[in-house]
Amino acid sequence: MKITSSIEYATRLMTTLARAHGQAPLAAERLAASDNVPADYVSQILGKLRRAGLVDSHRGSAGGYSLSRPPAEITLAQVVRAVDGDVFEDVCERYDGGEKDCRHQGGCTISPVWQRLGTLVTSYFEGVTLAHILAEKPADCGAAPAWLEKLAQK
Amino acid sequence: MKITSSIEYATRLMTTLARAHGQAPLAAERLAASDNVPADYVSQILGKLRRAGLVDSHRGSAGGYSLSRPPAEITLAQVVRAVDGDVFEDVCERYDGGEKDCRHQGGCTISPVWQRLGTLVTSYFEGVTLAHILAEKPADCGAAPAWLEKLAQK
DNA sequence: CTGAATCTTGACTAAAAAGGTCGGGAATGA
DNA sequence: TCATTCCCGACCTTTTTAGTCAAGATTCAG
Repeated sequence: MKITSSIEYATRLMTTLARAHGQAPLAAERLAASDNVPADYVSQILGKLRRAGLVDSHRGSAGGYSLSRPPAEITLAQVVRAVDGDVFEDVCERYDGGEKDCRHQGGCTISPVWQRLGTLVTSYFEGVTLAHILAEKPADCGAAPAWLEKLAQK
Repeated sequence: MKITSSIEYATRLMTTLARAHGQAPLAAERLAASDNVPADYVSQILGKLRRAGLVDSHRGSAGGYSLSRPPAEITLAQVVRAVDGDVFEDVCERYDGGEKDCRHQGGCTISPVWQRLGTLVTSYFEGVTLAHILAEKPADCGAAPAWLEKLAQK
């Protein structure tokens, strides 16, 4: 079980946009550099975020992306759903052989266990907003290299 | 985010073995049929479970697999680790560019969020034992087809 | 009105992981 | 000694993830 790159990237982008909330929109290229997301990938992710209504976009010379609402009103769950479709996939659905043949030993005593986990994870994501992430005490998982820091300020 | 087939399968197998705890060992082929796990895949999974010390195996005519200890002493976390290596992969590690360049905006306010989730999920898995699964009230996620039920009793 | 900046979209590809198969060999017990 | 069963690693296929690219549509400044 893990966090996919798309989710990680989307979260970085949204966090950066949250930090710039109320200011001028940020261009995709700029975001790519500051968040270290592959340049051609960033627009794909931002596209999903836009279609989900989490960000607004503006074209033209001073265009770019900005949050569609305050950081406190955007949850991680919304971000995850925007890029990955679902926070937690129901296992039973996967083994549905046309007539719900999930085969958890007939009387299925396993699926409640997965379902509870799904609820747990989902409600965790629901409870974290961008505002929370901004307020987070920075953890040290390594300083960014200086050259990148510079690029981001360009 | 989702439960992989291996984990699902391993959990089914362990649950069946838990149900048969104290009785004669069950052959892989039998387990495959009763739990609806691909026959040639089941031994691969059982092998991992054995190497992790969760099940014992016996060769020969009346051989098969059995739990290495009571169902109450085996957690889902152990099962998951046996087949997948880790319950929750740390995101920061993935972006470690030689010197921990995870790039969560320099002062990394995101990784604590993932870490908390990891802790949440892991401790959930730690808290569920096979005994709990056996005691679970069966959920209806579809009856097993009759032909399969028969095959299982063969 | 023109052109540079920027987003928009969808198709494409490469790499990795998941999921599954196969076959030859080694132990065990009847 | 032979049928049964585990053991193990190599192999394959499909799906997902991650990333690239190019042609087109908007917008705004000058």
